[in-house]
Amino acid sequence: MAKAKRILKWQRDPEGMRQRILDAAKQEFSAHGLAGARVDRIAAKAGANKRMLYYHVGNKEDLYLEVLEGAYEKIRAEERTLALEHLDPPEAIACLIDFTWNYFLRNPEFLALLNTENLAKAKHLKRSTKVKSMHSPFVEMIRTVVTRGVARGDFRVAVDPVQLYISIAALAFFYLSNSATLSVIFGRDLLKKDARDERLAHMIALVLAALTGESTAVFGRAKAPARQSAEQPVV
Amino acid sequence: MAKAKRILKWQRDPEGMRQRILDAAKQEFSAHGLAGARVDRIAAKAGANKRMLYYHVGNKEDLYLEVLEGAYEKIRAEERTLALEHLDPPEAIACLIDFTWNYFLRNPEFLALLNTENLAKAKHLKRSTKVKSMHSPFVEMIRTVVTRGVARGDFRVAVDPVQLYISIAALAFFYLSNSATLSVIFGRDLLKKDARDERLAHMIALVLAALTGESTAVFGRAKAPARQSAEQPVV
DNA sequence: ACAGTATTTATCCAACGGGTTAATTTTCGC
DNA sequence: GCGAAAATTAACCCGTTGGATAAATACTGT
Repeated sequence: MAKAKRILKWQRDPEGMRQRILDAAKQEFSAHGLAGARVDRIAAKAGANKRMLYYHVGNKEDLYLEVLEGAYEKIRAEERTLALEHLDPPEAIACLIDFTWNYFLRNPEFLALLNTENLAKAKHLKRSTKVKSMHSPFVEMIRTVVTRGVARGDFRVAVDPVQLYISIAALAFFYLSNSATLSVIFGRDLLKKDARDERLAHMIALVLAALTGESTAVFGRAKAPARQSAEQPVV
Repeated sequence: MAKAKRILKWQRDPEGMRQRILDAAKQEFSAHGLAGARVDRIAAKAGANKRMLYYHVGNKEDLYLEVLEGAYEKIRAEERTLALEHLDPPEAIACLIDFTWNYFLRNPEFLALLNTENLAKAKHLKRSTKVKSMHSPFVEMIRTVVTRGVARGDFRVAVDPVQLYISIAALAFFYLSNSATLSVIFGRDLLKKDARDERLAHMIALVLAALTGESTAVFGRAKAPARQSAEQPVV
């Protein structure tokens, strides 16, 4: 009785389905923003029916908030894996910059989601107790590293850890988030390998030069590939 | 025959109307993004009929591109008014940062529009020969200032002007564009006067410390109000 | 094997939103 | 004054979209 009916109609997999929906939603929201996202496209991408979104998560805004929360959870989790205690303070800062840069590079949807949420004036984030309780470990990491660096004489000055945290994020975020327009303005591809390497080196050099007061020593420690051209600027 | 009819129907004002439409569109697009913007709202805000948008400018995307081009024109025009030639190099850099910061602060729609355009992967900008021909004078300004600063001994190192330009924009842009989410994350208002002053001081100190190698001298020149509290971090 | 529940599918719909059509009013050249 | 062109209005069109309903199908414990 090989009825063409018995060919595997569908299986149940609530958790899998939920995850596929959230993944699809993340793609959609980061590609088109909140208003530009289409519920039908999310369903299609998740290999599901539109009704499933409402069944498993809720309406469009619920879906969006869940995606946003997930994005914060993910970066916070990765941030926590960074161990800087046993590094020299300058190395630790370089490591932090390197991580931030590469995280943003690997997770462009995160940048887009943050921009979308800021367009909404953080309306959804404000309602999320979940995200508000997820503090980045970086501020405290920076605080201890800077204290240690000043004590050891590596750094000349005390820095407000919050300001430095924001500045490091800023240097990486802006470049990557705005790479499309900047590439048009400057008439060259800012995302190609060479340009990316150059940017990472610049960011590390800039911040370490400001902190240590030395510009040469910095480069021996930077994780970015050393530039060999004699003409290349240092910062 | 005092018919209530004769009470001033409407006057013609094509240019005025066009401008009101573009202003309204700028507000709408920067507040809601391209997909979130509503043509009817733009019309209403412009005190016009929806048909007028199509008559005077074109469809939604045409309208959006015109707004974007206008925004670039405006910042480029203001940038050109900045005269740095007769300033000491460190002062010149501080001045540049100060301008950038205050321009972004005064023109939040510009930030939002850039984010919107980057969400669209600069699709519209690529088609705009107008914007592509509008180069920022800042890159060349930075180049000459840095050259001069290195020659005079003010600066220790050569910096790639493009990287520095991007970094300065980044430090200001990210803070302001993301102030909504950052304010939630940090649990305090990043846009209040004190916070803004602190940020400007930090940005100037960071960049000048990296360039000059001195952190104390920097502050005498920064345009931001001097901090008096002994505990305050320097960078 | 069967009842009950969890999960999924197939349609439907009312509101919305960009865009258009056609009529109306003002202005301007002559 | 007058007719044509420019500017403006009101009303409509129709595909899209978020969301809802109800029926079908798979799994679970008993």
